[in-house]
Amino acid sequence: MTIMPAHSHLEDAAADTGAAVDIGPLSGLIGYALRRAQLAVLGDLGRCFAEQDIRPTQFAALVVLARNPGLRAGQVALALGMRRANFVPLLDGLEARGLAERGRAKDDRRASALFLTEAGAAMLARLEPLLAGHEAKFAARLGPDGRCQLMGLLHRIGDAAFDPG
Amino acid sequence: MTIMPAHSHLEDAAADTGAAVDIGPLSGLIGYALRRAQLAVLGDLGRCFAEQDIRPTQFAALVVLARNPGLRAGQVALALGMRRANFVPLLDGLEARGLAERGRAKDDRRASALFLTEAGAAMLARLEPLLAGHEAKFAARLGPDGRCQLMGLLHRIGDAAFDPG
DNA sequence: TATTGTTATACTCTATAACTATA
DNA sequence: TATAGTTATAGAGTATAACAATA
Repeated sequence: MTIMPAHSHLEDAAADTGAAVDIGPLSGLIGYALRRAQLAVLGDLGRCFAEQDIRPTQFAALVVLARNPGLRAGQVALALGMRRANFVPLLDGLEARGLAERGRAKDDRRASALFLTEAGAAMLARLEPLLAGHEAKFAARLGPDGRCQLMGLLHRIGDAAFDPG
Repeated sequence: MTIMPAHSHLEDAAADTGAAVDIGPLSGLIGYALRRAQLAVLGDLGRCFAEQDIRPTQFAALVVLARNPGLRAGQVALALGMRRANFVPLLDGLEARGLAERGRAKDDRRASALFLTEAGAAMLARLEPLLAGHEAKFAARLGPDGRCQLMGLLHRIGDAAFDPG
């Protein structure tokens, strides 16, 4: 893979006005392709959830709370791949809208015990068809086999532990 | 795909202290897998380029300038998928370090003509082996066939046009 | 009037350090 | 002393609006 242009002489440079831009080796990089794909998918999910005023990360937090009632805030943050400090305003927003609530753990009075409210569960129920539509959109582009292959390949990449502290 | 937990009764909630967190349907979502993979790859590229104090986006700009000498700023920004306004500080940083330079187009005195300096070309030459090492790391996890499959699948997702304006 | 580069600004996401109250 | 949640803050990334020079 060569990065430098075929003609390195700046004197014969053309403004390339109107012509397509040559991105060179970028198009062959895994990270570049990942970035483009992730922008497309995350942007679409954001638009699908916009009618409920829910961001993808908020949705992920609601799902984790639904599946793990009473979980500590730090555990949720870890599961979402974010710092404990950055989870605070996210949870503040969910609690202010009555979608989640903060309790206190019985055995450890420092720790919190987070729960989804009924409104939060209802929100998840409204998000479910929106999520299904979003997912189906991209599954259709990939085909059943393609989607399965992609998930396996992405897991091989992403399963390299990343510890946000 | 069901989002709600099997047991919705908050009364029998367990703190799950120590146990693995159940992320439910998130693990099956294309967007979630993409996010994890992209964090792993982009983070690794950032660490590989850290010794040269170059960020992935700066690298991409250098590559585009190398392959398209004399290109306008707005064209570079478009190729990088960012707004013209946000490209200004990025280019400022490259110019301040002597890696790129701003010229003026001959035919249109509003437009700029951007060039890589010799120092910029030397920087790209130093980055090339770092990039190769990074790319090989993930290619090894995927295998030749896996890497080829992944690139094709990611292009099928990311080729949905996104216009940053 | 429209466009190029630019400035200013704001909002999100992310990262670090330090505080509090518990343990 | 160590930990959980929190606060404050700073840095990137990204968004819009508007301005001066030029077309």
